[in-house]
Amino acid sequence: MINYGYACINLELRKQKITTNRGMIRRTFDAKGLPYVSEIAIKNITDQLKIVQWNIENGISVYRMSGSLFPWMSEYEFSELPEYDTIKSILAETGKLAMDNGQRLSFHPGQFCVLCSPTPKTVDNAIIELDRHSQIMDMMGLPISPAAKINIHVGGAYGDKESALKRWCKNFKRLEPNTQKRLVVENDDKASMYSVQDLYEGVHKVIGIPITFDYYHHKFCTGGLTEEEALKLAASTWPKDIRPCTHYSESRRYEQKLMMEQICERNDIPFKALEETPDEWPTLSNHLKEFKKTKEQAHSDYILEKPDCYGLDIDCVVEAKAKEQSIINFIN
DNA sequence: ATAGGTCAAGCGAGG
DNA sequence: CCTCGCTTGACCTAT
Repeated sequence: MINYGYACINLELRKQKITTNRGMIRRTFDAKGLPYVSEIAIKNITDQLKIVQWNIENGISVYRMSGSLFPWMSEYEFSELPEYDTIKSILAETGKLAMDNGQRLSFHPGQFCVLCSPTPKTVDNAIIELDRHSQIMDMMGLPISPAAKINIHVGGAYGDKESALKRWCKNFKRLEPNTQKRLVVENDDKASMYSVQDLYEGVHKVIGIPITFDYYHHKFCTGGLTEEEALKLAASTWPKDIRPCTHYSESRRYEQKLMMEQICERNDIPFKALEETPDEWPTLSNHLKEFKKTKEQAHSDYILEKPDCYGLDIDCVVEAKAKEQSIINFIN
């Protein structure tokens, strides 16, 4: 059985200006300082509470929180914010509401969190950033386990995956204890990067943390395993009492191609003819141009299929541009 | 009010 | 060298 979820943005609520991504550029941060950060953060976490409520009301139990709740959060301690008490109380209320209603909340910090970077400063930044994410979860009273996961990628290979993995595991020890207990690692979408197999050998066996299986990434980096094998290997790394978490998305190119084919069919244009003389159909040729620019790894707006859980009980964050709209019609 | 230029951080792929 | 894609476009200024 699969519990479906989505990431960060709720399109329905965004129409009402409910969003958790408010931020500021460096210049504004320098000019206005922590009082303004505090103000923005309170707006973000207040809206996050509304999203959690919406999820409960709409039968969605898996949600990835935005990593942009607190602008520039690596630059200060939360306790320095002028409205720290208010912040703590909103977060605690959100966490309690989530826990009372069987919600699973997680984070997916940015691509800048590279624990294996050869640049010491980059590693320092990654550690602060990850610890901050964990501290937010602490303020929310979320589990100190991968039930409240903080998910990242290894982040770099540098032409030598083995030593990068060693650095990653070594630097892992520098994280705060609660961060270590929540951190999980995800397979990559490039053949040169880290497959589930790589992560199993190089991370799970060494430091014991679980692997998030990303279905779509696996297609680009199988490590010699089938989807079923990779999912089951990843699932085996989770504690027995915690549902393995997965990510699912589909190809934007496939979706674009499908759309072009449908337009072609409706207008009696052979698809081949479009490719040969696109200028005859300006609208379609724009679609074709967009299609050609799209990378293989880009995500679709919606998903057309459901992931196969091969009989396992798992949670699955659907990464589609249409967010909650992409899953709302087939939960349960 | 909206459009357009701009904006912290890392990495790898493709042009 | 540049741009894109990835966790998630949003901020700010000029018009």
